[in-house]
Amino acid sequence: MAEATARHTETHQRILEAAGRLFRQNGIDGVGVDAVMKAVGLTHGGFYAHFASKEALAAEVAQTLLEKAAHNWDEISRTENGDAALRQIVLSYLNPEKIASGAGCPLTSLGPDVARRSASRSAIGGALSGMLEALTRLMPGRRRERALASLSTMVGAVVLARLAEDPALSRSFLDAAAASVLSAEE
Amino acid sequence: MAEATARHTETHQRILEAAGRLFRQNGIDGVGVDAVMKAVGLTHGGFYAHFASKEALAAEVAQTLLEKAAHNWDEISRTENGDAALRQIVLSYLNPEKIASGAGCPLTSLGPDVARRSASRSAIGGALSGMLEALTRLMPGRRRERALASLSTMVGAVVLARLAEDPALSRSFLDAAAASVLSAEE
DNA sequence: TGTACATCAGTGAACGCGCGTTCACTGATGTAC
DNA sequence: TGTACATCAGTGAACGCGCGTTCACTGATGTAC
Repeated sequence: MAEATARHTETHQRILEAAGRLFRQNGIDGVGVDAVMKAVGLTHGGFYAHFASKEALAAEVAQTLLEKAAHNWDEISRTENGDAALRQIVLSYLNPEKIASGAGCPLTSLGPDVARRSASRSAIGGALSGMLEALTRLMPGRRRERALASLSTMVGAVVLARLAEDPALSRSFLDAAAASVLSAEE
Repeated sequence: MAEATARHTETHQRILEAAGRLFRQNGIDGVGVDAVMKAVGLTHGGFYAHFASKEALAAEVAQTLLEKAAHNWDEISRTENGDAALRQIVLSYLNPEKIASGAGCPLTSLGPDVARRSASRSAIGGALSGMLEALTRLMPGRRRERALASLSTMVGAVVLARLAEDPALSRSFLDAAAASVLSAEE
């Protein structure tokens, strides 16, 4: 059973990863259970051995992705010195290639979607707080208000960068956001 | 025909308004043509006398809503004096009741959705530029970079306010964003 | 070491349902004479 | 002013399709003796 469980867990993870990629690219409603399982190399029937429903998958995907981000920020905020850590977080978050690849922060690709799904919304609460704590630690004077505003700026910039058809305008949003968040290191 | 056309146009507008409300509340994929027409008090079959497809409706809704916002900002930026105008725009944008009612800026409720639909994305280009121009006019030194960052902050704050389950945290995002955008009036 | 059995991840056909779209039709409104 | 006709917004049944979910089954893996 140890082997069986290990395999089950591994498939569960692969489903989460595939769904994380596809959901961010095409939206939760834009991807069927069928497509997720096909991406994993399995048939759709087996899905329900791993998740109770598509809603449950969406919630777990949102939670997993955001917790990974929170954990990442937390690590960076502890290992690097303050200014370098903030720089690294902000520039990685606003990296144009990362955004184009669909690997960016789920808040920017799934935010409104997750906000409408109560299960998903509840699931990300802890990770959202974690991201804010890590950010606060890096702000001048550790001011939480600045962390709230900075996260807002970063999330909004990525949303807007994806909306702008003109690549130059798209870049402008990202550059302006990075400058805004990083500039006020008094 | 004058009468008939007038009626046709009026129904068209009512469909746009109903869809604008419903799409922002439940997402574009979360609302069927059936539900939109029912909200208008008509049956779904008549929809195609007004729009070529649901995609076309989505694009026109996004465009109309955003153009309304752009026009509104433009007017405010011309009639009020600079600081008062910016205050009015920002506080209205970040107003908690407005956001909860689903009447908020479509960028925050439909952003990622619109970004994935090329017709919708193209349709909002002009209005997005218009909003940026109005904002730039109100920024200290008319710095466009500040307008880009400010719009990012406002959009992100509303997205995050909707994601936060805790009402206090939700308010914190809005307050911090308002303070951030309005503070730097050098 | 080998055989019989149990477990369980994954298969694939089937289901009901809701969606976007089509279309023949209705009935109210406006026009022509 | 009244009658016959044309126009066209809206109706509602019907369609095909894809989706989320279920379920009886398969076949590979691990265990018991």
